[in-house]
Amino acid sequence: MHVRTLCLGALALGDASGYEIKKLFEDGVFSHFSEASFGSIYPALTKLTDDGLLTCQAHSQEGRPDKKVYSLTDLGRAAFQEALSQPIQADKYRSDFLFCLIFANQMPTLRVSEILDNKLKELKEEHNRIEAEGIVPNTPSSDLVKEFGAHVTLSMIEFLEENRLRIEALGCETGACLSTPCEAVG
Amino acid sequence: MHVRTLCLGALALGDASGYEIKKLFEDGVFSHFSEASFGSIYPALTKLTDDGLLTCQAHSQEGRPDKKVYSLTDLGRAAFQEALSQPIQADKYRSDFLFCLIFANQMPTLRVSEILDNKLKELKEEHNRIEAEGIVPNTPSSDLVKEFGAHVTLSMIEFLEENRLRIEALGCETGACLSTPCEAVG
DNA sequence: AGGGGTATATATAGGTCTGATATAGAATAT
DNA sequence: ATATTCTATATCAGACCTATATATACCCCT
Repeated sequence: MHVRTLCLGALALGDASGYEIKKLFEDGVFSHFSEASFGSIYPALTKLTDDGLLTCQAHSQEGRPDKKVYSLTDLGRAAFQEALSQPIQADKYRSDFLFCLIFANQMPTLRVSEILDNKLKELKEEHNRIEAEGIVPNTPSSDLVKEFGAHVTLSMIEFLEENRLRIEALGCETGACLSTPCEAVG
Repeated sequence: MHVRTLCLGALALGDASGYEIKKLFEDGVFSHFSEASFGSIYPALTKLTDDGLLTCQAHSQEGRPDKKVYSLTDLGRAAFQEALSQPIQADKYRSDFLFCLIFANQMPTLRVSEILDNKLKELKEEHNRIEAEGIVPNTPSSDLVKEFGAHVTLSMIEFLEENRLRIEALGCETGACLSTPCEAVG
């Protein structure tokens, strides 16, 4: 899904500036399953406005740059509806943590414990963020999506805690793996 | 994590061609938490070879293009060790499915059922793939990572099945949402 | 026998996106 | 007082994915 479509969706929740859209992806409703950078949001908004899918109204502010508030046009609303009716791309899950775990036999046990603790900490923070946050909008849809996120995050935490000993046992004994790297395959 | 590092990791499991590395990300050990395309793998292998982290031996084959088999050099092995000792980037989870669900109130109920069924089908296939496959290598590490994947996938399936009715209830009544789009926010 | 599909195998152009950086005043913290 | 964070927009280099090009072999169906 293109950043242009993500922006259309963000604006379907209400008018917003580029900065505010970015916050939706950083701390808001979209934060645990979607992302977009300034470098893609700003050009996307310009393009969408040029194509007549958005209108832009500059609110002049004291001291700060003009706040450009974007709104969906009827054309934009229709384009988003169209996007929602398209086939949905498969989810993508990227984990450098799991990638590194594959090579745990080349790490000192201490390092394995460290990355495991970091991952658990990260997951617990994420879980708290999802449950605690007073994210707007608070619709039945966003509640469900948040519950999904909390459920999955908790499931990861459970797995890692239940298998802590097995995971730590994957590491080499101190230092040994550096001098004689264990081959994973013959 | 750069594709170059991913390639180093793939080759730490044994010598391989670009095509074989791609398969590791498509069907192999890395498939459910990492990805890389030909368009990034081939340039990465060239760059790594130029930098002395890999050596390349061309195996001539009848009919097919030469198979270029890459191997880690000592420098490459060290570079990968170095990469494993770096701080690990946070996991990334992208889901167009969840993004679309936020807008379920703008979809006909039938469409909501459809995307839910598709997602469940996709998840069950993924779960079977992880459990069934005779992925090589079959190390304690890769077993653990596979179990993690199976556990999380199952947890998603459970959530969606338990909440099927609630999710379907998010949709609009037939067609109504197209003529008068429900505003998610005032 | 021939057409279509899949698998092997490398390579690149085009478009998209991230990450870093620049700018600049306000508010908050130390 | 000073430093950091927040608001707010913008751009560019580098990284990456998608689609395509090029070849050949093998299998299935008709």
